[in-house]
Amino acid sequence: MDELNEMPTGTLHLFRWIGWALTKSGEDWIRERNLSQAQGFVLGYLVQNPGAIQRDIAKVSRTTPASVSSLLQGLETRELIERRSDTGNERIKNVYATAAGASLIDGFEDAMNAAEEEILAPLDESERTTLHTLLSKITAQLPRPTR
Amino acid sequence: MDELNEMPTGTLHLFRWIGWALTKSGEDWIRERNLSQAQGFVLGYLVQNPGAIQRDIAKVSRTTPASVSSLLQGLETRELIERRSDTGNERIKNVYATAAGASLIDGFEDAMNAAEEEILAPLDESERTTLHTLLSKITAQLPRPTR
DNA sequence: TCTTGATAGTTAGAAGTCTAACTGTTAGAG
DNA sequence: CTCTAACAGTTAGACTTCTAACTATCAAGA
Repeated sequence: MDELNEMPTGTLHLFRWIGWALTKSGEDWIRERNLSQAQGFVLGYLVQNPGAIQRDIAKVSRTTPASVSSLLQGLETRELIERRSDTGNERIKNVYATAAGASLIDGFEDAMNAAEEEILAPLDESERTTLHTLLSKITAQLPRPTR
Repeated sequence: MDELNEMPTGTLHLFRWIGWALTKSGEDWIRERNLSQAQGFVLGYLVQNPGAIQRDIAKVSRTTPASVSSLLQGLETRELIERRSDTGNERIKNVYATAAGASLIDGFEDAMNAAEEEILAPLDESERTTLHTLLSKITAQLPRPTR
């Protein structure tokens, strides 16, 4: 549910359209595992950044420490993550995905790659190259996604 | 919060990246009006489809009638929408955006168009044409977004 | 008429997420 | 050493959203 609705005609609309198809795949994949988008994101982040602290998680997921606290509470009771203080610093908690947590989202990347192949199917090799070049030119000017 | 995280390199990743920038604009715009994504979507849909019934709203927003019922309840207490039975059929309720509801999301399209111009800025006219052609070719094979 | 099935929508309860206010810890200045 | 401010995280309460079970209405046939 990303934006309001209209007839897709302009380039912007085409982007939204394709983006919709992409994220729908990811959404469904995550939902099947009984995770919210936010939970899936954080779990993925933790697999790639073991021991991250909650304040940083809040930053990359564009939310508040309070929300992260609640979110982790949910993941913790399901034993998908664990929190402990590695450093001597008592007020810092390092968060880790458990084996169960990591394996739950294992395969997401593969699923998304499969979705890509399906979406790009109508284009031949040279068209794909052109597309990639144009998109790179755009993203070069864009802020990097922080989440 | 649309998907997990990785280094954007493939074409798919560039799409997600651009999509991220796009939806972030829309998201922020909607959030400033104290609406959730879902609420913003439904309100927009109602402006364009006055008198829609809840079952249809559920369909286009890919959710359940129960969720729509709750969602509309929230919008109704804020007097952004209203429900009444136009037809003689008592079990069908037609939903309308109020003037306040319509004006709340008025301007969304303009805001998104402004975002488009900014995002496409790095491309010249002929590059934009090429991009548009390629994207059209892709979307021709894609299911239309139902929300 | 009366029953049955399908349809439209609501309610209850659980879980997620947000804001605001809070506790506890650390680092530095004096 | 102690006070204070900044920091990391939690809690409380409101709201949203989900699933499952429910009510109410309509249509159609026996």
